[in-house]
Amino acid sequence: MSSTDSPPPGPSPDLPPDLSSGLSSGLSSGLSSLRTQNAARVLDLLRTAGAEGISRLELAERAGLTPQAVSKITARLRAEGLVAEAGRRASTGGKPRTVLRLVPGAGSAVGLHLDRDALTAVAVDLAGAPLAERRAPLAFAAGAEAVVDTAVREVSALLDATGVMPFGVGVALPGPLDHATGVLHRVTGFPEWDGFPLRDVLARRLGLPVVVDKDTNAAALGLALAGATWSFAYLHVGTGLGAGLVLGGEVHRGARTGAGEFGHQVVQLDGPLCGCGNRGCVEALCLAAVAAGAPVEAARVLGEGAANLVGLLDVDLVLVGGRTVSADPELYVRGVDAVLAARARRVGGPPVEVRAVDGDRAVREGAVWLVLAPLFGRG
Amino acid sequence: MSSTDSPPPGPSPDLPPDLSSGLSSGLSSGLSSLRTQNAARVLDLLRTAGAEGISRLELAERAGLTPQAVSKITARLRAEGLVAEAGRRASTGGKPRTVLRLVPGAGSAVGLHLDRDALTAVAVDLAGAPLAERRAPLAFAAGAEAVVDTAVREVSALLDATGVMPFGVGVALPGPLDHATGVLHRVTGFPEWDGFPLRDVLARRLGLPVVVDKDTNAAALGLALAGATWSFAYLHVGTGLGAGLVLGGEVHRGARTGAGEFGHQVVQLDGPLCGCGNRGCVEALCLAAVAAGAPVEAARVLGEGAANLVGLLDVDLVLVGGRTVSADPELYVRGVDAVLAARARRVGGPPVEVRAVDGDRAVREGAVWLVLAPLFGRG
DNA sequence: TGCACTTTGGCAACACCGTTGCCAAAGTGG
DNA sequence: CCACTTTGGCAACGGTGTTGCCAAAGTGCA
Repeated sequence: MSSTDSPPPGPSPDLPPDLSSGLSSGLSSGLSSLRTQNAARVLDLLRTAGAEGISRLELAERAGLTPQAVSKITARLRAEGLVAEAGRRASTGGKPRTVLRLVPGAGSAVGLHLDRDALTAVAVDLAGAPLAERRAPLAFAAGAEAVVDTAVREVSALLDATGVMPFGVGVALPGPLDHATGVLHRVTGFPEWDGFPLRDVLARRLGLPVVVDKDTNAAALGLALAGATWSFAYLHVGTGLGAGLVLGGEVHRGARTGAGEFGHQVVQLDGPLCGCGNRGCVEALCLAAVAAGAPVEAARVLGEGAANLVGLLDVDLVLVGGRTVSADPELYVRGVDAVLAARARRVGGPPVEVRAVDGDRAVREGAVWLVLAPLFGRG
Repeated sequence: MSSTDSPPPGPSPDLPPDLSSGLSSGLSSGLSSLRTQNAARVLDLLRTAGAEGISRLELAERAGLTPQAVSKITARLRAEGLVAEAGRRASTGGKPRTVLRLVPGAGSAVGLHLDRDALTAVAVDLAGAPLAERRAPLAFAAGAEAVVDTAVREVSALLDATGVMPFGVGVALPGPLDHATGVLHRVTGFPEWDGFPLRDVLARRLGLPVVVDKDTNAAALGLALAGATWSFAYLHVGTGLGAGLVLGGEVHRGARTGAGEFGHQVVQLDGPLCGCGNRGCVEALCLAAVAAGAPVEAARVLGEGAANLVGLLDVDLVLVGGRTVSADPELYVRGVDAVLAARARRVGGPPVEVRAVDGDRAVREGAVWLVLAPLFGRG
């Protein structure tokens, strides 16, 4: 199933996966070896193996294919230059296994994190390893054109510096937007952004395919591909409070790609007014506690919201991050964990793991996977 | 993606879909024509078309296949007896289209709804149309063996009456359970059920494949296959309050198949104590309002919970049902809709549709799809 | 009535992918 | 040095969807 819940899956599932599902056209040319899902799966296993590499037989076992199929697939991938042989394992009484490795230099992508006050652009290779990075101040309030100008300038400078021709640019930014069309919605406090077709404008200005998504989704995607787990939620506590959901290994964006509105979950009926117009939102209560210097209470409120989410979706793992969490990660992990553990004891069943992550880094590095993930069948 | 979030998808996605994913083995024999996903998709389109039937060219268009592929697939399905020709369309200037139709009598399944005080067993044909039905009183408190005895007796009587040999038995029942293993968890108030391997016990006693699931999931599955939408939530308000989630066309059961715990979502921090040990659960507040004769307040609380869910998951549609809702469906639809509409106005974007459904009927008829859905690639 | 035209759908050949059978290559150990 | 193990490529095969071609079955105008 595609990551966005598109109504009728037009082409049959076993037709060649179309790379244009999330990107503009013009990318699939020259990468014909990714035609089948199995090739993408093998490539993903090679990515996961990293610099250590992985043998054909291990690939076969993990992909559920015969060794001969893997030989054929990897032969095509080697012909494309995406994969290379890299030494041998020690023998176990017979011919030693040849180790295969993803060729990181075979491709690259750019990740762009647009935050309210700063821009970060990073160029990475096919394995996601950073090649170069640039930061610049940004003013959302200055309007769309100014932000686009800055973004184009920084990305161009980055590409000039690295000399690579990336597959595309993944853009992560806060606030509601339509992932499928790349159009922004009402960003709270910045009404002039409503309806701005960021994806198409950037794509035209840069001459590259562009994918935009919420920062929380980008972070969740990156964490999923870094191997977090099959099913988890990433809670981002920054200037706002949002969630990125990974369900069944894929980012869940919902019918209108608006999923993840965790912060405006009501946990206090008729509670204090929130900026969104609701009363008793998790975000209002949590951030008010932070502002009042009561982080323990903030963590408890966050935990109650997380417990609601865990009960509803039954995820394996809850990750917390963002500027607020970074101030005292242990405190938030303990606070959320306490609420989840208490509920798990009552409901029965194993407790859900809670961990803190560097939120800004997750967003920054996650943005590039908006472009690269489809190559590995994780689009 | 499979409906349960199983960690690493062992076999490759384009291997023949294994019917045993949800059922015991022994079912796939004799149905070799369902090997590929495309055949299952074509069969599902034929099912959706119902008695009116559908032409090969329409199938090709909707399945994203060439007409010739559909000809081959339907030829195999006709050879298996699952599909038959059924008349012709009016000509549009050439050879008239031959209409194909699912043969309902080509198979059957049994749905079993175990409620706290009553049992309903229904036998249906391949299209889901009821063939026969039986009801019997039931006492969960009498223990597992007595309930199993009753279930076996009723299902046997049903099969004797209809004379069919069903593919299997789908069992829907309240309370937490493990869908993957078919083992019950702590049913609130009935501790002796904890750990009871209902699926395997029933399968052995009946000599048939058995699938068990929560009543809310069964209802959601049935509603999804009846064409509700691609992404919706079914909220069941009965003796408890639970949800069945359909995300991207598939029932979301979560990592440990425990998803859908909607009722014990906290919406009133430090609120009144709930039977689960939490404070301020939607279920406690909602049902207390019902008991106090304040259904408007109950609907508002339900709506707040639904709004939290919609924000988090971005579903298209919210369906409400169950005994409490049946008492005054319009009131609950209006109440939930009011809360969702208010939030949609603030957030922007189109409002979410709210509808009432006959909950008991949805569960009863949904149970059979636990068995039949895999045949149509919707497992 | 007859013939040109349109539309449907089957047959045959083909391309693609993964599988099975077989065997060469490259090690270890007695 | 030889038997044995393990890896992995080559060739043939089976299954599936596609393309090219053509027969079947209608409509509509002369």
